[in-house]
Amino acid sequence: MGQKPSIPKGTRDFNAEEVAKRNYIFDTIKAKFEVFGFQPIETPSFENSETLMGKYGDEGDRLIFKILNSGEYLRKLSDEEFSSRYEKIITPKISEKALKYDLTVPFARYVVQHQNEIEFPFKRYQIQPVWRADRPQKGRFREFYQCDADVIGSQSLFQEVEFIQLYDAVFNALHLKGVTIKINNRKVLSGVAEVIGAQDKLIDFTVALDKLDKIGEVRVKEEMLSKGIPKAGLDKLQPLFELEGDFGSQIEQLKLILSESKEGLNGIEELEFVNNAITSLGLKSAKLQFDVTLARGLNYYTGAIFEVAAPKGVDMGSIGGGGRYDDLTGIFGLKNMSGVGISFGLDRIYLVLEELNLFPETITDATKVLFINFGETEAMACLKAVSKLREEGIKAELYPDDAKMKKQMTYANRRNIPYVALVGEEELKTNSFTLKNMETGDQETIDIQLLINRLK
RNA sequence: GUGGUUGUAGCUCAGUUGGUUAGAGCGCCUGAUUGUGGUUCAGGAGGUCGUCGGUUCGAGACCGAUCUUCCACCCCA
Repeated sequence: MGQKPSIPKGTRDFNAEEVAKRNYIFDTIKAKFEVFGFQPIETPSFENSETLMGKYGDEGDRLIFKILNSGEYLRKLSDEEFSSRYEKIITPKISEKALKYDLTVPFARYVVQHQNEIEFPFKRYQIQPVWRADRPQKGRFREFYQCDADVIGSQSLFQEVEFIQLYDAVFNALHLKGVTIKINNRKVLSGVAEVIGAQDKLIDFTVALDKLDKIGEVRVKEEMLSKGIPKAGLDKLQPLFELEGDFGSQIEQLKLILSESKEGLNGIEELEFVNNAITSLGLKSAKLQFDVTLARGLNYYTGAIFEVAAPKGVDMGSIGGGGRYDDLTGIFGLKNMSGVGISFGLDRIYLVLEELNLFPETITDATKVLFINFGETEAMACLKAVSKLREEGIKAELYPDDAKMKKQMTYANRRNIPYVALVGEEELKTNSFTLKNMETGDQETIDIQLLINRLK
């Protein structure tokens, strides 16, 4: 003992106020998920390693927390394996479980495993922590919550439309105005890659393109060249860097670039459909924006790609993301199941609401009245009153020790308890209570019924 | 995983070119006030200077390692 206790980096403790604020966000998201018809499921904190490994690319594999096997796991290694010092060989032998990295892949596993019990299209939501062995920085933690809603088993683009409405509904309910829902389509990106002769380098191409607003046109082109994308292709790409205007006109310009790509044009049609629907349905406070550089996201997105940016002026990475994946469950053996889903980053939304001061004032619903303890006899009388108040749904408590009054008052003060009730010798005789308003300092001596009325 | 940054009292931070007993503000505790908190006044407690090792007659300060914080890259919520 004696050493200073600590928690692993990238993790946090939450105090009562923080928990209340987090619950406020959880409850808001959950309520909207439910009115949109999603049902909750939960999956384990950890999965079999093979369920997760290889699903997020090499980078993802690196960031997955592996759980060491129990028992004498080292003895099962051959001398040859042990002396190889090669993680890819040794890790699977000594670790067969891993903490989940996101909610989507475990969801796909769930769907495949329970396919006979599920009615399709299956709409589920899931609010659970996930873990990434990442290096922490602003808005990046090693343990954080994701709030996901997905539909699987429908190819309808109305799902995309509804998810945009869902984003809008949640952020509106949180009073977070001015968020931008960015949308793009994998087919468009794929089409562009085709046109510039880089079909086989789609990922490199999109990763570079995604950095446009961060590192600028020149460096994006440099990165593309260094990844082996032909110079001639880059010249064809030029119009892409010069897209202008609103959703509709950017789409028109893109059509010209993609005129020779069937897949690209198909992506354009999807974007148009979604945009037209949203335009006619309207959004409460969010903005839908086409962003051809939006390419983040996991390798499995096949159609729409979403990302939500915090309002201008707030320096925060994306606070939500999602997209369509035509064959997510294919890797687990269930073919032809198209899914689309979105995710809310709770911890980042928290930071944004905090920065913009958007949490409601009355979020912590603490004790309403503290009974001062004057000794055993008085305390018993107080507990009777406390019980009655509690039956009326009033949050009431008795100070457990007959400590000095100053100490008890200070305690009430520190905890922001708005009322203090005093029952001493005098009150005992007359069966009454002295109720003090801690804010104004006013106090009055009243009976139990009046006490209830005052505190209700 | 790469590069940088940070760590001194419960909190926010001073601490000179390396030199006696490491400071401040706020907070905390006690009393002024034995049935009244938040104001005021008086007094008090509290630090192995992140940790381990090194240089030096001497280290909070210099060097190394490690942990932690924050930031950038990578990637992402």
